[in-house]
Amino acid sequence: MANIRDLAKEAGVSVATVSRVLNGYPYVSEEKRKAVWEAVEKLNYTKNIQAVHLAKGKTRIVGVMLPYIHHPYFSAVIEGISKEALGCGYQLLLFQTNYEVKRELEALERLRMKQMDGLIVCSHEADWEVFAAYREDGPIVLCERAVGHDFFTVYIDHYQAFAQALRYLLDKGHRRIGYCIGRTTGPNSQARAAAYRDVLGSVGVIPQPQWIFDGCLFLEDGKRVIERWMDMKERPSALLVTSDQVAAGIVLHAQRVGVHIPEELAVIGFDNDPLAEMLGMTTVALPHLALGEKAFRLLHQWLETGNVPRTQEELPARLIVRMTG
Amino acid sequence: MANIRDLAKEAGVSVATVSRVLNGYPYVSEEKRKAVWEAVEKLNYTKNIQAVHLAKGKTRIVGVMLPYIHHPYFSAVIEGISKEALGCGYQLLLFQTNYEVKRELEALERLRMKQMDGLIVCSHEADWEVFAAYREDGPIVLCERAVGHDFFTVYIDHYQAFAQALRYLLDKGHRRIGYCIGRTTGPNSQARAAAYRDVLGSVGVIPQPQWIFDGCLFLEDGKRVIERWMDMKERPSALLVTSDQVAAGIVLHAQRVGVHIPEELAVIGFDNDPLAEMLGMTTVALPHLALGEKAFRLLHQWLETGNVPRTQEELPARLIVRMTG
DNA sequence: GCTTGACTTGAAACGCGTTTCATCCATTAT
DNA sequence: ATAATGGATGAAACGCGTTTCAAGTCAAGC
Repeated sequence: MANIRDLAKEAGVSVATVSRVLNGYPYVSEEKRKAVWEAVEKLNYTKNIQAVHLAKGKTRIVGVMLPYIHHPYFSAVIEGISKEALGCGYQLLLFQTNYEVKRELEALERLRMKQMDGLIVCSHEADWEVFAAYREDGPIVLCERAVGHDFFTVYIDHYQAFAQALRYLLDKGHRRIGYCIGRTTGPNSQARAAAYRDVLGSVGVIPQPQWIFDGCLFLEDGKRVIERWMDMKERPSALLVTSDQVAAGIVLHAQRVGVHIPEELAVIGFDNDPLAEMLGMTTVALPHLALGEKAFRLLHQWLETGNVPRTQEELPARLIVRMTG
Repeated sequence: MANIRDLAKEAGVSVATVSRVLNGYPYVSEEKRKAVWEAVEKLNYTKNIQAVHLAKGKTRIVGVMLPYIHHPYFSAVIEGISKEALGCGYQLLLFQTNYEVKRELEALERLRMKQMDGLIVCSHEADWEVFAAYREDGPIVLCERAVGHDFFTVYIDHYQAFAQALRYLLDKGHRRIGYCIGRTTGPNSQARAAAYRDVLGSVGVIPQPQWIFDGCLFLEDGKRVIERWMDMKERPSALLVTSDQVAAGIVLHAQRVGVHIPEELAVIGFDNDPLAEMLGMTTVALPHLALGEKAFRLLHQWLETGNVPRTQEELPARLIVRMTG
């Protein structure tokens, strides 16, 4: 495969001139410009992008770290990132971690190695300290709140979102309130746990540990929740469900087994997935797409200008009352 | 940032020796090995991966071309690809095309530029000839059938899948059968259209063009379908819906507006999404995850060995009869 | 006529790890 | 004792585009 030196020889110019032509720089005579393009044609030349990356020290690639892809939450976030990246001519390199610290470290190492210009962390497992250690190696934007660390972040205010829904349930008279969550670690989960404690505590209700359903990620997990719920001696009268997929699973399975929603069990989902609307589910709308978009925009601005105005941006959530809670 | 030459100086050895140590090659004395690692430590050295890519002419990156990410079908396929890639130490570079030919060309150009070692095309818009023109530039694996082209492909036999469902409906006595599809172009869609023509033709039923619902991709599109269906003078008695999401939308909205499924309208979805099970939907199970996995494995084998045994692999679909059709 | 500035152009260095090839030493085999 | 062999090591070339710097040309300005 021809390289830029072959081109130079063919066109009878220097490599510098070839580079100028290829990159559309001024100060090249029309005839040489033409000669170069003809050589490109003749030798069927294409740039080796790796050489460009090496020479420029930039790649216009950003890494995206996330646990899974096939999940409505994360695929919405990537979609948002991707949409923006496309518009700016950036490419996305995926780092699926399955929430394994080892894999998260791999992604960070890649940042060090200059494989990409920056990294967006959609969700993580490792301690923030680990991420902080790579701060010098390239811009990192987080999609989760990192209290006590001055990372650049865009995040959904899950405390507020959770608190909002909880207060709504309290106002409706619920006192036995549980919740379903994907995992218990992670800042988002902790924020929700804090809201749960705080809000229930404020009215003197003691949270019941067995009313917290862990590992709720997908639709089918909703079925499990209903089954466990039915087995309980003391059942919660309302559930906050941190994913509409799971909430939908709950609502649909409840229907099947004859559990009345919301009379026997009120359900409030999160996300405002189209499914929530379709099922008439009360839900807290979370701006996932916007989260991805903003995360990318922040990173982009950082990359282009070297600094950014604000380091944290909080995206609001809003309760949409429909019929299940 | 230190480079390999700095390391060599620091450790008092040649760059070749440094490279040997860094890559774990034999024939380096223990003392020099130690000296190099100490220099690595001292200078806080990390490889520049771009330089490695350039020098090796390989990247261990594969590109994934797909129209959208936030869609159950595609996110399942990437998940499959990602899972396998992770195991083999490959990375994924995303090319979201929105089905724009321009973007597809960009991805192909990147392959030419050696940004990645190979490309997996999940779905496309451009003519196969366009892809064929890049055959010399790197391995391309397709996830759609490409009749008349000897690409390396793994695909779901949509003709058979569609035909299977249609015959089932015919057996149940349906004669007014329509279908909902994401888009009408593309090999998958054409295969389905052919099956539709052939199977209905075989029993002398004339397909009605207005019973083909285009642009059905997401849950909410199901609502539109029901609305249009209700407006029809002559209504189909059964619908094949090429996505369980849309089928679910149809079933759920039908429920809301009092259309009886399957009495008034039989619905057969595709994918066997968890949602289908949850809703008791008859559906044709499509192995999306396996498709992604196999596509990657094929590409991987190609990359590692330089040739592959079979160029096409057809994945079967199977009808799962539940309650909606 | 001479300076100045705009325009052209190319040699060479640079970014950085990999790999080949030649060299040199110390053993073994003959 | 000598040749052959295995091990260790470095110089230099290689992959390839970008960028800097010096130099040369030519027309406008004084």
